[in-house]
Amino acid sequence: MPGKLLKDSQHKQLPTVSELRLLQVLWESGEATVEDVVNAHSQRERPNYKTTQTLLRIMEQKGFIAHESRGRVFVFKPLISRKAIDQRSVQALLSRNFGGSPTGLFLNLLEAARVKGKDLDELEAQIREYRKKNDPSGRERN
Amino acid sequence: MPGKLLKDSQHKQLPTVSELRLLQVLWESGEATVEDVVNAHSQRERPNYKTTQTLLRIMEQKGFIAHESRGRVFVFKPLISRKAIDQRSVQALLSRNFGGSPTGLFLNLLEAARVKGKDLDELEAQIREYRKKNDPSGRERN
DNA sequence: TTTTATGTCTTAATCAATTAAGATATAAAA
DNA sequence: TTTTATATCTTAATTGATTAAGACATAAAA
Repeated sequence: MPGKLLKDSQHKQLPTVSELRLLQVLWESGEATVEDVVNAHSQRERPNYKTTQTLLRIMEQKGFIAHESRGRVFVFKPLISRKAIDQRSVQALLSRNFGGSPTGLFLNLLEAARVKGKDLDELEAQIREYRKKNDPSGRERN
Repeated sequence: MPGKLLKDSQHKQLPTVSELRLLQVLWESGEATVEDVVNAHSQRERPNYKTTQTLLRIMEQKGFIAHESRGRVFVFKPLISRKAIDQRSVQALLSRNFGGSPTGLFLNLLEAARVKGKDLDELEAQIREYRKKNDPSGRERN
């Protein structure tokens, strides 16, 4: 069946929870073998080797990562950045729960995380920073 | 098998995407029959009656909603508020993608939603408002 | 009272996520 | 070169989400 390359991947997919756990490892180390990925976990939550192998294969099918052979082992690298995933995740939540309204999500974020004191200051600082970069026309020096 | 009430429900679960669609209807109308729920959708995305029935039953098992018989139909009501679900969702995203850091999520929110101009002003206003309510010790009149 | 339209109840097929065992291949050790 | 430890490949069981058909019950209509 030539021509059936099933490149259905890049289709806006989000990693599952277990996939995300493994992706974190790849983002931090840049590249890793199955063993590396397993050992990057604490004893308490170390995943099974075979299970990890399967998950990595699936993630490769989905286009999240790629591998190359080195000796007899596979070395895996992320193809998608943490930032890209984070933004996709935020947008998914935005449209599912808040009808796309960022302010709605924002208010819930303040309350859900019980943001206080220093963190509030930091948030305001971030807005000012962001405003400078992305919206220099706004009222800057208030 | 007495005593086996399987009240495993309230266990911090999040509604799935399709469940959330139906929950929206119940939140808006307060209560609704299967037919009401189906008809609350636009022609384009109207779900199947039987499918909706099944979903409502599952949602009841999960403790999201309850029903009472009225004549020969069931009338469903939400048991959980939109706000509670929104906050659970935000917290889930927070811990999965941002290690619990609200500022990390916040920055991605600004960028993912391309917040600009008036929305930025509104965000800042919301912070001031929130600060008054929850953290009156902070620097209020800057 | 009989018919019927419409509701609920039972069942199940399909698909993706998750987990992991067993078969097989091979680089490294003896 | 033979052995063996370990890696990948193949397969599949389990679970939950999603969708919906068919069986059965019953309020309302005729």
